[in-house]
Amino acid sequence: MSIFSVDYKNRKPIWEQLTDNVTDLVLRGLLPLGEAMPSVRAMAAELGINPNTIQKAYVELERRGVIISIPGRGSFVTTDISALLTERLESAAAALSESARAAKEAGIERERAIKIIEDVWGE
Amino acid sequence: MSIFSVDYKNRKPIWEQLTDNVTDLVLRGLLPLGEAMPSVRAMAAELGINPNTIQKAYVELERRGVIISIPGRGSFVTTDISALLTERLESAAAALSESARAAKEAGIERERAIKIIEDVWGE
Amino acid sequence: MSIFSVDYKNRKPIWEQLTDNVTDLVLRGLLPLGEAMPSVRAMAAELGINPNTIQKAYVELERRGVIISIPGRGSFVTTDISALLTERLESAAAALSESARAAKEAGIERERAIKIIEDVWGE
Amino acid sequence: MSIFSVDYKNRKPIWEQLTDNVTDLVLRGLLPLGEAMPSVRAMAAELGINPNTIQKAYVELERRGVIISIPGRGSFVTTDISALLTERLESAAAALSESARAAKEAGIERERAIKIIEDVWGE
DNA sequence: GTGGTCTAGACCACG
DNA sequence: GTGGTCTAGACCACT
Repeated sequence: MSIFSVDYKNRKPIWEQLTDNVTDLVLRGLLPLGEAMPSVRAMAAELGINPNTIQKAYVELERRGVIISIPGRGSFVTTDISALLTERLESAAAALSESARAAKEAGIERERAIKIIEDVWGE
Repeated sequence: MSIFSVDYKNRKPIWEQLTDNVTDLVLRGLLPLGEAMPSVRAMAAELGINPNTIQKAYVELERRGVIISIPGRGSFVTTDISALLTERLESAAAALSESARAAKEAGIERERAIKIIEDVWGE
Repeated sequence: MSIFSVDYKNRKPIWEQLTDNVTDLVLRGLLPLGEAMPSVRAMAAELGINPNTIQKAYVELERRGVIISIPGRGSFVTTDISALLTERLESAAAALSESARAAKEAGIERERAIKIIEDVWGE
Repeated sequence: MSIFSVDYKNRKPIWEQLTDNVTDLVLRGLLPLGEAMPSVRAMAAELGINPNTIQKAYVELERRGVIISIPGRGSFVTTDISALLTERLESAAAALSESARAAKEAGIERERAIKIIEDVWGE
């Protein structure tokens, strides 16, 4: 059983599932920084997916700064995730603000919103 | 200038833009309850959009309970929006809870989250 | 004869030649802002290139903010190139600074460097 | 710690990193003229790199006139670097001119370009 | 018709 | 062996 996973039945594109999956694994420290990633072909074989699809995921992962791919040598987990972490922090804050605005628009009371927040942080 | 609007350069499907637009207009009381909606063909001409796309939006609007289509008579705004309102309220609450969970996962502090909420309700 | 061009013999990837070509055309005002781009298939037929390759170029163009692609509707030149312009300005300044540093390292005199600059701006 | 260095995680081909590295060392006088270079196999062992890759770098270095390989004897640093120096000088001047042209095209003012030059020479 | 995803298989430079 | 490019052809939702 691999730590990488994709769900064929999911409507989200496979390449996107994989990029999200790998990004999450890196951010949670489950993929050691600087470590070699499985080769495109190896990952394709492991997941039973076409190499081109894996390639697309790897390109996106490199664009996000999660991995570095070097022709002829392989792909490696980035050694610096600080930018990744702050980026995720800020986008999460923006998303929270956005859904709060929608909630207010829908008629949710200030008190109920705060209660929702406290419930989540109290979990 | 129509009260209905779709943005051709927006990535959201046009039928979805229209359903959201109409739902919003109804919930905000800008479309009188029980009123007749423009016919599919009239709406298509008004917005310069393929009638099939309008048809798809109308089907979705009926499914959501925003309008009622009567064969041979036309489409009418629903006369009871209470279900619609509570539905929107609950889905907004769920969405808020969900993005709060993501924010917590991303490392946002409880205090910052509450501040975001208060900022929104204070706007 | 099309305004779009790629050179099969060039070592630069075709998709990259096309993205650079289109970016240049947009920045020089030869492609009207907001205008519809040729469809992926049309461009592929026009240039005698596989649609997947064109698709790759269009994805990159969208990432750069040069065009906007909308499924089912088509691709359109962006309506706002200000970000594009400032970005090009800054990257050109950085490149100039970089090659100046290399020139200094290679032993070029300050006076000769300034002469090179003045020659170029005097052309 | 060797004076030769390659970065396995750099995108530049390793053979090219090595040729640039050696050329630079020679031009800066850090590799005595006429001195014997490490054998291909020794260099490969020292850097932990495939001998084929080192071989490719050595061939390129000889083509550039940085080293001279004598079959059965080994490779030696060239004894005359004047051609190398002028070549580097001219190519740096050409590169500077080229990036100046690009900067002008991007809309950089003559004054800003000159300021960039002066900043670099003033460092 | 449109863009987007995916598969299958080929070729390249690099190692 | 590696990643990257390209072709050919299929299917999808949206218009």
